Amino acid sequence: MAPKRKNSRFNVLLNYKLWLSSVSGEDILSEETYGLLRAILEKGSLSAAASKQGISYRKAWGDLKKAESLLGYELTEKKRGGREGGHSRLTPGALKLLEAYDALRTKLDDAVEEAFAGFKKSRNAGKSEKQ
Amino acid sequence: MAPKRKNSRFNVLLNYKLWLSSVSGEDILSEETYGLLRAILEKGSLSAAASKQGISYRKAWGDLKKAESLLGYELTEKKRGGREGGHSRLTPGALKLLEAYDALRTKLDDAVEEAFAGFKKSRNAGKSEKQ
DNA sequence: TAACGTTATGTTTATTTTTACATAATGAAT
DNA sequence: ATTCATTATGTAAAAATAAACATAACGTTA
Repeated sequence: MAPKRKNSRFNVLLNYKLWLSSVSGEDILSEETYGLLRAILEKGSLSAAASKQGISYRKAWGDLKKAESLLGYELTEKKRGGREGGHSRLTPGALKLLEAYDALRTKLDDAVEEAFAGFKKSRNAGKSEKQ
Repeated sequence: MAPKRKNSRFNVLLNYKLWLSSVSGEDILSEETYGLLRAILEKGSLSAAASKQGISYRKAWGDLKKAESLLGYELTEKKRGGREGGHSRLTPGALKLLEAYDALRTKLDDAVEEAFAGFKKSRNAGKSEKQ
């Protein structure tokens, strides 16, 4: 393979995860559930969203139910039966939540990027030292 | 434990976790391993650090070994035998890593706090609506 | 040299999390 | 009335993760 000029010292990535929890410590909205809601928005059904996210319907349903129960309001309007079998659509509350979460992510992305630049710098400072 | 921030209006906390990974996606340094290193620094031994963190020695040892292997350098200088049975001490590289990680956390804490203020505001904006 | 507390590591057991399976209810369209 | 794809939910099986257990090596000190 052609030599890459990427700082070979730094094939290290900084990752972060955000989530909302109740005061008692239970997860309300994780990165995964956020993704599930986005998938529901796109697909219009929980089952399609679950398979898009690569998780079982059973888990998706449980995660969603838990989030709704802890938040105290519905995230989806569910319908059973009919031509298409049914559907799941996001409620206005869910849309608002996604929007707020997105804004959070955008701000944090910037902050992480900036902080990581400083991190790399400080790590490189010790580059010539023996460890 | 990841820092939490309480939203008194909604009884919701914002949590975040940082971790370093390799480009191939493997975890190098998680919040937990960071805590383990801190505990080693404080206690001077891996076994004491493990019990302080409430995890088994076996797991602590495995986590540490994995981090070292992925980073490509030793995080601890280990010693077996002797009066105290042995010890584990952080290498200069590990100390530098902790320092850099701390700086990262400090910056991110600020950013999260600021972003969460915006989040609360945007959530509160829709408070009176039916959901 | 015997003892002690630690690192080191393989193996087994337990716990937790996720998936798989099963089965019912729904309601529009055929 | 039957079909169909979905929601809904309980339960069993499987997979992933962590703890427990079992040894061994080590080196200082009594």
